[in-house]
Order: sequence, then structure tokens, then C-alpha cells
Amino acid sequence: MEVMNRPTQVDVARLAGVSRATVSYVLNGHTEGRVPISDQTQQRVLNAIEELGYEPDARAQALRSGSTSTVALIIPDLRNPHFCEYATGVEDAAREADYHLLLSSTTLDDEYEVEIFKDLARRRFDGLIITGSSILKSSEAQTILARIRKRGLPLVEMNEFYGVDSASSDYREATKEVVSYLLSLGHRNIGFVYGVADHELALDRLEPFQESLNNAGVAIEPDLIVECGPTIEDGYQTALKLLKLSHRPTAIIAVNDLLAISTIRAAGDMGLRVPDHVSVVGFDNIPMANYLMPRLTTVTKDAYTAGKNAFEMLQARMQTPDLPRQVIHIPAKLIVRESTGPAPSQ
Amino acid sequence: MEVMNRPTQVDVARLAGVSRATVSYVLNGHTEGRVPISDQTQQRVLNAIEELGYEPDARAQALRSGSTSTVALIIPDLRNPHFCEYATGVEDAAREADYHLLLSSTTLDDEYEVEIFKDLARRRFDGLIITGSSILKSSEAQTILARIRKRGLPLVEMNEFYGVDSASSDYREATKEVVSYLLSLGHRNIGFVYGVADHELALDRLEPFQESLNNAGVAIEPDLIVECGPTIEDGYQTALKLLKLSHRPTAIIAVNDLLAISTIRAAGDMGLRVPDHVSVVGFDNIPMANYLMPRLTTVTKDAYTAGKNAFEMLQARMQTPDLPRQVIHIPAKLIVRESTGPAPSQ
DNA sequence: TCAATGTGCTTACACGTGTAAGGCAACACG
DNA sequence: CGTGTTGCCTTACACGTGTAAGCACATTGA
Repeated sequence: MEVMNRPTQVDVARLAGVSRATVSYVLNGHTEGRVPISDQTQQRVLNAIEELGYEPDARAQALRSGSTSTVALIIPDLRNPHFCEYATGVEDAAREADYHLLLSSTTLDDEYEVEIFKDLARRRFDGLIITGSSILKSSEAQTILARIRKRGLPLVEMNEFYGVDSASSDYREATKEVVSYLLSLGHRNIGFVYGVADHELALDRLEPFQESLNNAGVAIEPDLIVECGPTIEDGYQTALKLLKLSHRPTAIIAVNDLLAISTIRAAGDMGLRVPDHVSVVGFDNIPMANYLMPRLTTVTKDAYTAGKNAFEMLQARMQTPDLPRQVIHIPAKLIVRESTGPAPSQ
Repeated sequence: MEVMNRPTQVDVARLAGVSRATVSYVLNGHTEGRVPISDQTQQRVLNAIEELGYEPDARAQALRSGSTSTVALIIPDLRNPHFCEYATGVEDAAREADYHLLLSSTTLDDEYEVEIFKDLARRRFDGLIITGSSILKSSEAQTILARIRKRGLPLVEMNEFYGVDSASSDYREATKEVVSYLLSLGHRNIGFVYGVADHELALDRLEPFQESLNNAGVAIEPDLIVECGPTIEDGYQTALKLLKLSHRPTAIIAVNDLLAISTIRAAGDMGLRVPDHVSVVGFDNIPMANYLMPRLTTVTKDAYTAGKNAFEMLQARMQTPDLPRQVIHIPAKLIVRESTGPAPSQ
């Protein structure tokens, strides 16, 4: 098949019998004040455009105007519905503002993270949203980030690791709420499934967890806190391990809903019912949490509006770069459903 | 904060005391054969690059070279794990080949679909992968698509609606397998939750379903086939409706796993146990299907490798545009787990 | 009648890059 | 000494666009 080059303004101009600049003016609607073009000529140009199926070249426009109408989004894992929610929020907001989304997922792979980030830096986009900030640990990535910031490129982060704009919703307060809720149900042996790609990423859950137990005078068993990978299977294996302990936990907190799902499954496979024998709490309130068996007790973080907020923030910064630092905290709170109940008397 | 323009080759050249072309040659490694550059000069250039933190401008490169190293992917819904799997496959393959991903989700909204598509057409990318082809129904979108194809832009579709390259995995055979499996378990009253954004999108499940029942001499009750929206909640409501029928189905097929999840939930809310009272089958085999309560009987479609395949196909086409039409069928087959069982004797 | 003001269009430059073609010195060979 | 040849670098064009500046002509006002 013959590859046919797409038409440019030159082609349109030739067909309409005018200069290329005229085409550009017609396209951009500068035909009123500054550079008047007669209705007749405009019509000829428009006809030619129609006939050739001309579409402006976004690359040339980007080069010329400096703006790409693209924002880049880096998320840790496309497979986690939570981040998809977030991405959807960003995308919808971006679409509304006529921006495109350049999406990269680091697929939770440290090796690639820096690579992706470096590669992304070569691209031109008008703004960048970073979620899982483990990317930024490598010194190489740090250098690039410093450059980006120096250049004044709008940057929004989901967590609050850098001094840039952030639409964050940390789970600190909510985690305390979770723990005191479980304590009030009589649980004293609480397991913690810490499945993350990067340790720092979920400290807002681990730290208040330990702190709350301390404050309540409950001893923290180190082997009840198990660090593992971020996949469903990781969560499953870890939960199995926890439930096989001699001092088996009566409640398990998983750092996200995905892991909570496989924790419930693990309990089931050991003949334990949720919540009768074990209570399970997740985080993120992914859309399906309310449709599972049992319905999942979890912590909201409206990822969709968080994503929307992040983009809007980015947009504000793009419009007025001199804005003071923006910070939004998105409130998170415990949602009690069916996966938690009183500690078994035993 | 002062917005600082990023350095260009001109800046590097000035600092290194050479011409801009020299910088370009050093950057592209043409220093051996065609345009030799002395080691000393190369070093000066590299130092200047380092000092300024120069990174080539992807826009200019794209304009100059004609290639954007970007492929666009349109998926119907970022919120459905199935499509996320697919997107992850595409992304991984793309990354490996040093391509970027411009991701658009139509968010299942007809109004936006055409808009997105038109908008995307203005962008330059080296290839396009389309999944849910309802986009292509509007005549406007058709025109654009025709142009794209005429221009010879590599195009891969997931379904097989257009005569282009396709990495499809239709569910026709697998659906027959599902029905005969359910029939063998004694089910005669089988419900069908048809939750899709676009009717055509799941005909590969509806048609063989009806056909198989016909062939088996089982009457098709029209009210057992319920069309609904694609969200979890849609599936939940629809399943409730089905289960409240006087001739309540003993098995329900949902067109995807997401809807199957909420179908199971609906059964639970009506006091029906799965699979004892009702059997449920989904499609797509999303990663969590094997971790649900009960584990979901579903139909595989390895979305991840499907995505990978789609990209590889696209790449083959990009490298050699004259390739004959490529078609891959990804095999799909029934996976029996825990959500199906013998029809209740009643 | 002649400058001043529109009107309608064109010519020309810039954005940052890749690369063909050309120039200039040094050196080898007859 | 004249004529390649080689090594190193520069000048110049092209990609497709937006827009400032300029040019030709008609119309107006004194």
C-alpha cells in the first residue's frame, strides 16, 4: 500500500490559489481584526481544507507555539483499579480542558522507573503529575527532576515528598481511625499486610498503625507486620503466612483493597470466615469494594476527584506560573462494611 | 519563579565553541564514518551538554524525522481491569521498543468517543490501536478513519470490524463451550447480563449463546437476556431483576467479570448462594477472578499478551508498511472455578 | 490632488532538529 | 609542484506551523 503523505497548509494554499499564510490566518480565525481575509477567499480555503482532509500537524504546532497540550502522568501500576480511577479523573479533567494524556506506568519495577522518567523528560509536555514517588529516589532521576523544576515546568505530586504542588490524601488520620475501630471491636492481635513496590509509599499507613497500637498499650508483634510485593498473589501468600501463625491475628489490615481481596480469599482457603473468624480492612475504596463477598470495610480516597483535582492544580500552575505553592488534602475516612466484626471470643 | 527556557543545540554549540551541526552529529553518533569529529571536540561538546543539562527536543525531532515514537491506544474504559491489563501489555511492549503511549479512554461515553477520535487524529503518532470499535460507527469518525487508512498509518484493531490488522480474540467458540458446560450441569434457565456501552461489542457472546440454546432445543426466554450499562452497579441492578423473575434463572452469564462480580453480590443480597442456588460465569479472566469468594468461573482472554501482540503487530506494520494483512486469533477457553455448579434440583 | 486610512493578501522569519553538501587545511603521491 | 585524498568542521536546507511586517490597491478627507 502506498503511504500517502498527509496534506499540509502548502497543499491547501496551492489548491485554493492563495498563500500559505492566508490558510493559517483562516484556520486560526484571525480574519476579523488584524489580518482581514475576504469571505470569498475564506470559503475557497475552507473548501480546499475539506477536499484534502487537511488537519493541522500537532508536532509543528507544538514546536512553533511551545505548548503541546499534553500532560504526562506517571502512575505505579495500571493494574491496580485505584490508580486507574485516579488516571480516569486526570484524563476526564484533561479532556475537558483540551489536553491529552501521556500515560506511563512504572509497572512497579524499580529498574524501569528511572528509565521511564528520563525518557519522559525528553518529551515535551506542559505539565507532569507524579503519583508513586519512588521514581524520585535515584539520584539520576533527582537531577532530572531538579532540572524540570528549575525550568519551571508545572509539576504536581500525589504524595507530599517534594516541595511542589500536591493534591495528596494521606491516610494518617484515617489509619488511626481504623485501628481504634478494630480495638473497639476487641481485636488485639492485628496483622498488617504491607504490600508495596516502595517502602516509603505506604508509611502513612504503617506509622500511625504502630503509633496507635503503642498509644493503646498494645504490644506490637513484629511478625504480624509483613512486607511483601504489590500483586494480588503476594497479598495472598502473605495473608496465608499470617493466618498460619500460632498467635494468629483476629484482624488484618492490608495497605490496599487489592491485597485485602486476596487476604479474604486466603482466610477462606484456611477455612476461616470473614468477619466471623477474621476481620479484614483495606484502603482506597476501589469501586468494586462495595460489591464483593463480603463487602469490604475500607478507607475512602476518592481517587477520581483526586485525579481531577491534580489536573486542575496543574492547569492553574500552567496558566499562572507565579502562583504560590498549592496544597490540597483530600479527606479520607473509614467506611465500615461487612468484612469487619467483633473479635472472636476464643 | 522565573521560567527558564531549556537549552537547545545552539546553546551547547556556543558553549563548546563549535557549530550547531557538530553538536547534532555528536549526539547522533555519526562521528565515525560519514562526518568524523575529533575526540577532543566531541569531549568539549559532551561537557557542554552535561553542564547545560541539554536534552533534545522531542517535538523538533518529531517534526524533522516524521516519527514521533508514540503510539496511540484507545480503550473503552480505564476502570475495567480487563482493559487495563490490555493497556499494560501494550505499554510494556511499547516501552521495550522505545515507544510512548498516548492513552485515551472513551469512558464509555458515546458523546465523547467521536470527539476523542477526531482530536486524536490531529496528533501525530506512528500507529494506532483501537479496542472498542463503537467509536467507528459515526460517519464523521468513519471519514477520519478512512483518511488514516488512506494515509497508510499503521492501525491495529482488537475486534475484527474493519479489514485492518487485528489481534482479536472473539469469544464465539468459548461461549458455546460455556453454554454446553452449563447445560451439562442441568441448567435450562440461563440468564444473560448484557452490559456493554455498545451493543455490537459483545455480539460474539450473545449470538453463540442464543445459537447454542437453539441447537440444544432449549427455548430462549427473551426476558432472561437483559441489556444494561457497563458499570458494576448496572450489573448489580440487572442481576437483581433477573433473580426476581418468577422463572428465576439457575445460571447467569455476564459478559464480563466485573458484571459477574456484582451478579454474585446481587445473588448474595437475595439470600441465594453461589454456586448452590445460582451459577455465575464471567468473561475476561481478570487477575482477581481467581481470588474472589467464590473464585470466578470465567473465560480466559490473556489481555496482557493480547496487548503485547497488538503492539508487535503494529510495529511490524510500521517497519514494513507493505506487509499483507495480519490477523491473530488469541485462543479463549473456559476456566471452571467455584462460581458454577449443578443446577439445583428444586 | 495628495496624504491618510483601510482592506486583502503576501513575503519573511522563527521554533529546534537531522543531514546533505561544501569548504579548508594537511598530507600523500605522481 | 600540482593533484587527489583524507580528516574535521561549517553552511545551508528542510520539516509545518504562527505571526509580524510589508506591499498593492481602493477609499476617504482636506
